[in-house]
Amino acid sequence: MDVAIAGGFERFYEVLRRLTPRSELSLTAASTLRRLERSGPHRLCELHVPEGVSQPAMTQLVTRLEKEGLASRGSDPDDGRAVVVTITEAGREAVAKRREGRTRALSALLEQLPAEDHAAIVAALPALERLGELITEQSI
Amino acid sequence: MDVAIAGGFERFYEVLRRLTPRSELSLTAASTLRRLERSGPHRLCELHVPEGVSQPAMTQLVTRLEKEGLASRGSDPDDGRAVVVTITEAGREAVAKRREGRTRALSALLEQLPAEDHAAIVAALPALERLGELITEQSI
DNA sequence: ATTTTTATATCACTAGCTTATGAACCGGCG
DNA sequence: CGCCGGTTCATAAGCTAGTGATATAAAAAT
Repeated sequence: MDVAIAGGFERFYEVLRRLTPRSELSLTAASTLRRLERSGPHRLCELHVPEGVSQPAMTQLVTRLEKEGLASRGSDPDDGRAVVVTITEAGREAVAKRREGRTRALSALLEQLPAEDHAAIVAALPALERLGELITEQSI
Repeated sequence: MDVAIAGGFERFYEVLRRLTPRSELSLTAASTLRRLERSGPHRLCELHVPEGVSQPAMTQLVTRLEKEGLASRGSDPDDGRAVVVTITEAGREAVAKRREGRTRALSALLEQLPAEDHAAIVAALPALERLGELITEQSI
């Protein structure tokens, strides 16, 4: 049974990939910004593991985000080594804009879907959300 | 409403990204192999548009796949320009292996989910599948 | 006071994409 | 037939975002 789910998810993953505007933000950049938006400022070392990239990659990503004004580096008064990354207002806007683009594309598709399919997807959303929480906890 | 769906999908997309073993195959490579497995040999020009990459990128990808023995280049007897790409047995195995890895990871998560969530996801699968078909048609 | 560990940055390198361009092949038309 | 515009694929050069190895500096441990 789980094989069927995995297969379905696989197809679906491609759908989402296609649905995502190939805009400015890379996958990791977008994901990191969303994390910063969702759960506030983080130290660099708290970001690279859950985002699934190496520490140097996160350093570089933060540098890019900072250069583009989407995030800012701060320091922890209690730990001179730490770098605390915070999302900026422009960063929030970028996330919102990206979400809008995806929503628009998705809406156009959902319209063409039978009402019962639409309903089935809506019904599954909370479950998908909880699935998301599960995986987020475990990989931190 | 669609905003909620898009938001849920966004989270879900990250889940899938995390669930995918960062193994040998790139996203496009895996997606292309699956397409070749699903709907048989294709010309190069029939691949790069639906996969959302430039034609040179597809040429390079096919070269890599060929070098790794996962796909093979053939020619169309009726059109000397065309290159016909076919998945090899090794390619099918690579796809299967990747799917297994994802299934294992997903199963471990699904186990921890309440039964009704599990059921809701299963119930939404056909709808997700049709959504996938929709987008595949439209971007060809 | 050393030593070890932790947090971040830097370096050199690679994969996989892009645009621009080139080369081979097709179909049609004088 | 022979040329010509349009396809199809390949090549070249350059960019982005990743990697592992390693350096540096602060904190923690001995």
